[in-house]
Amino acid sequence: MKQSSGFFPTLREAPKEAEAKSHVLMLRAGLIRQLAAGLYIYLPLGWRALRNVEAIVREEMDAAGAIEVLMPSLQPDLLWKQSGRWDVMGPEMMRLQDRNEREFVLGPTHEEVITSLVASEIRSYRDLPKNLYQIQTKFRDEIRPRFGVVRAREFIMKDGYSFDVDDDGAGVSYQAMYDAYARLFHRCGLTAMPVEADTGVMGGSRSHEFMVPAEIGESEIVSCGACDYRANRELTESSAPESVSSANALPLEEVHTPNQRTIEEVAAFLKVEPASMIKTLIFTDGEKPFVVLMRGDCAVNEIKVAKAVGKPVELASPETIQQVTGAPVGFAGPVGLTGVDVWADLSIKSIGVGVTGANKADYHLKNVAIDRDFTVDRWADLRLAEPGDVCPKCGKGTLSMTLGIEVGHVFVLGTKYSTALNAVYTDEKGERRPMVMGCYGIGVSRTLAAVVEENSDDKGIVWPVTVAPYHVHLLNLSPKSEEVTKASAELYDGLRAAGFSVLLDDRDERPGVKFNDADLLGLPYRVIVGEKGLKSGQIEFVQRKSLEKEPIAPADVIARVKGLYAEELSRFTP
RNA sequence: CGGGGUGUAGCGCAGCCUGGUAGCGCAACUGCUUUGGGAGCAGUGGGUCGGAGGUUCGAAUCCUCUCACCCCGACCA
Repeated sequence: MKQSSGFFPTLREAPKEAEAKSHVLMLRAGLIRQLAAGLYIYLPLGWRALRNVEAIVREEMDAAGAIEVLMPSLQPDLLWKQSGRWDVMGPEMMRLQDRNEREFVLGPTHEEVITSLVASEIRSYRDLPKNLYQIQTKFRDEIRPRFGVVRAREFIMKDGYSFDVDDDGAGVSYQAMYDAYARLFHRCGLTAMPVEADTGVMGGSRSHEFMVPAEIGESEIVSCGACDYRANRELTESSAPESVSSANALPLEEVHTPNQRTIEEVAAFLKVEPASMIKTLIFTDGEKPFVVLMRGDCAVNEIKVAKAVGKPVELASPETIQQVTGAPVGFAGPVGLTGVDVWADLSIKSIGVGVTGANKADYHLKNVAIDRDFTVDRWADLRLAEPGDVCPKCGKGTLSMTLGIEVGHVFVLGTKYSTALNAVYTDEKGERRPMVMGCYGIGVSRTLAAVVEENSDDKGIVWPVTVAPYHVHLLNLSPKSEEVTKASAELYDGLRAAGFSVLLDDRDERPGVKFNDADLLGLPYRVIVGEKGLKSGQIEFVQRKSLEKEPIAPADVIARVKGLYAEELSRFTP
């Protein structure tokens, strides 16, 4: 492709709306342009790179036995009402009506559609297992679109769904996808690490997220320094601390704590450690409020709470808190609370005798003893893991935390959707049973952003050969010179005949402009044809990675590119 | 949804406080020179100052409303 006749707009300065490295580079290099918040146009370079990612995904999915289909983005309300998610999904799901006021959804995902398809087409164990996938546009009205294509409202996703006869079969399907994901992210030039992940309130037994470490990552990954434990912080377990006896507690004492509301304020005011305070949080599960007790120096993991309760939960409003505790926010405590369930984190057992709110404005209680002064209805691990915690798996190492971009998620779903949408089969004995499902997602457009995020330097993108929109950037430094143009054309044809995609910079621009644009675009191999060198039969070859220039004879260019390409490709192929 | 910020030429910005009819750099266009790391000189074109309403003789500037985009938060009592 000739740069002069294509559509390759570059930006000299970074647009002010972009902050993330990948966002800035994708805008500047002319991969994308923003249409509105969370909506992006893919320009030719971005679209080519995106299609390369898609091709890798397809190859690996097909190789793993998955079958490609394409489902509509627009979906009827009925399926969502059947699965129960019409009500669960909330405003994140884009809803609209047709001219007859029938309700539709712009699909945020496709479990409902695929399950109804399979339900109507597959009836026998003989037809199972099946693994179907698609690469398609998804819509989610994100609470806050961010970082360009990393969190968009319309984005491209590979979503796959497996249907098996039983849990064992689902495990096999799951593992095949897990392995395919590891291969395919590696091929994209990403260090994507699988991390144990939350299966959500919906249930499901196994789940891993594939995370690319990045500054702008929105997920917190916890990993052990001593063993191979890696997990999303959301689901990292906390081991129970040792219990401390409260047998010798002094009598309960009310203390005046005017305007001291937070743990820090009260701890400082009463000169006690936050670790000896009982933090009292009022949650609601949508129907009724309940209480969660947490040691003052620890944070509550809301996901763990939701799992323990079995429903989505949120912190209660100040009004509800007033109702439950009889006091304004900041003075809640478990002593004397009635009519609500009291959950307590295991860490509470290590307090023994503590300090907590008195359920009365501007008062706290000292010498609070567990069992003597209040009772706990249920104990559970509800604590948010912190860096420095002891590893819950090996018990030896300590945990550290990094941020990651979630590029893929594999999931054993179980029978939730097959039951709701009647995807059942008849087994060998003639019994009807629900299929056991798995689902497997890849944020394809986000993966592209992750590739840029991970592969760049201060001058621009440094594409891995597998995803690069073109293999070779051929710079004709003197388009007005017949010899240079002729030599460039020959190289262009030769490289293409050898199977490489080539971007030919034939623009009437100064060399400096071309060099800077080439650095920005970041194509792996650069061939520079200039007037001076050509006179002595020499041109120049540059690898984008190193930016080191090597003189080369035109006749040797193809062999050089071939050699490097083969070498590099082998590095990206597991 | 809450808080903060920004909207002025294609891009990046100044002007706003203290009202007087819009400017800088880059880009674009023309000419000449230049041609291996974002050229020089000379010239040209381009702006509903996000939108609506108001105050005023007069509004980019002050006031009200509104829209868009960005950032932080939407979990700790």
